[in-house]
Amino acid sequence: MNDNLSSYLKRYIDLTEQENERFQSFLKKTVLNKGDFLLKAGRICTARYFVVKGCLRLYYIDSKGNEQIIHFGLDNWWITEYDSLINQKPSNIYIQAIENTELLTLNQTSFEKLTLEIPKINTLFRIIMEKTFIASQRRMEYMLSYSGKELYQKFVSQNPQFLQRVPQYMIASYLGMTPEFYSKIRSNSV
Amino acid sequence: MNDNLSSYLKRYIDLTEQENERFQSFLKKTVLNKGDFLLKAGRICTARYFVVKGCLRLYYIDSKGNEQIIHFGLDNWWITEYDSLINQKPSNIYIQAIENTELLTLNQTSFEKLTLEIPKINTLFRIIMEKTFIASQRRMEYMLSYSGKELYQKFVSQNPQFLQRVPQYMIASYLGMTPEFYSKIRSNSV
DNA sequence: CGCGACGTTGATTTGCCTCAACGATTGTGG
DNA sequence: CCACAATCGTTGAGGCAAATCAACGTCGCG
Repeated sequence: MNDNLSSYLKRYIDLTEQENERFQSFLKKTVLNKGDFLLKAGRICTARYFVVKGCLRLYYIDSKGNEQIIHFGLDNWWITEYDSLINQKPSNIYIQAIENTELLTLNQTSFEKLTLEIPKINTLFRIIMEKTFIASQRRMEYMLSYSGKELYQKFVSQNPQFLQRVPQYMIASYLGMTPEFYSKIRSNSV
Repeated sequence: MNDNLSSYLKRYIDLTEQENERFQSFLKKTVLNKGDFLLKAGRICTARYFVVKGCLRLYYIDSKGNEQIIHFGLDNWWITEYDSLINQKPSNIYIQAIENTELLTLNQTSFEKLTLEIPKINTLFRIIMEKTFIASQRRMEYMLSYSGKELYQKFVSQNPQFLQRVPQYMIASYLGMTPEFYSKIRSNSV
């Protein structure tokens, strides 16, 4: 039983003690070292992951060969690649640990059993999905509306914890700019 | 009973005839004229909408005063503004009919009753949410990876039906460019 | 008819990229 | 423990994609 997860769940649905235990009995603890991959392009994603502790990046390689970071996964977030998971098709996405990371894995067959057994779990994952979507839509609005410098300033003020944990070139990629330009923004030369 | 909706539902969940009828009894038919608003910034979004026939645009006004189109809603799509609906907060989004449009409205209190009564409905909306998210993530990848001209070409080949129905300046906005630049791409002068 | 909405075209500007060179730091094998 | 490479960040010069601004053409409609 993981307490982080239990209190996470409480925020969204009411589970009895038995249901909570039953839920968590389907989860498998996974440990990744910095640099390890949870998913590589070409593979089919088979699970949803709850990050207990650590940090992941979700990225793809675009047609020009650049790594584009879409998303970070930190402590107490669920992360997965939905297009591959839902449609059972090869991923174009990589998910990689950028710190030593501890995860709980809920694979798709367990997920399906679980939602039949405890229908409330559907509600949980609907809510997670909604929150994920809202965040993604807000990010899109930011990218469309703000200059590089504005994006940087907003990111820094809203996510100070990242700066300590994530190398600059990854933040640059997440913000949709080159590391060089990111550096120039930081040094105020732009 | 709406047949478009019935066959839409069949694609995602198994409902008995009674459940289908019960579901649809919660829906309210709404008709909008071209130009009418389903939601305006500052209001709280209270429902999910199924577009039976017509076309909507979902957009916001950015800090420079430009309309930025995030999404179109066409026949047989669900549309809503999740951030406002889920978090019950004032929307920064407008949803407007760009053709005369016929909708089915599922308001949030009905939605909540419905999911209690027929838990499978949670699955339905989880799936809709997943599909919406996947589309949004793919769009983000496109915007980050491709030039204006490439975006235009992909859009045209994947959505030829839009060109007949939607004015150019809206497509330009959806693709994240100015109408002037869009026009230059079309005339091949860029 | 005349006005407003929409689209086009050209001149100019600009935000960001590319490329290249060069520090600083980390880690690794001899 | 040092040498060396790899990784990461910085800085500058030059270039390009797309925005801005402005003028003008066209169409549909009150």
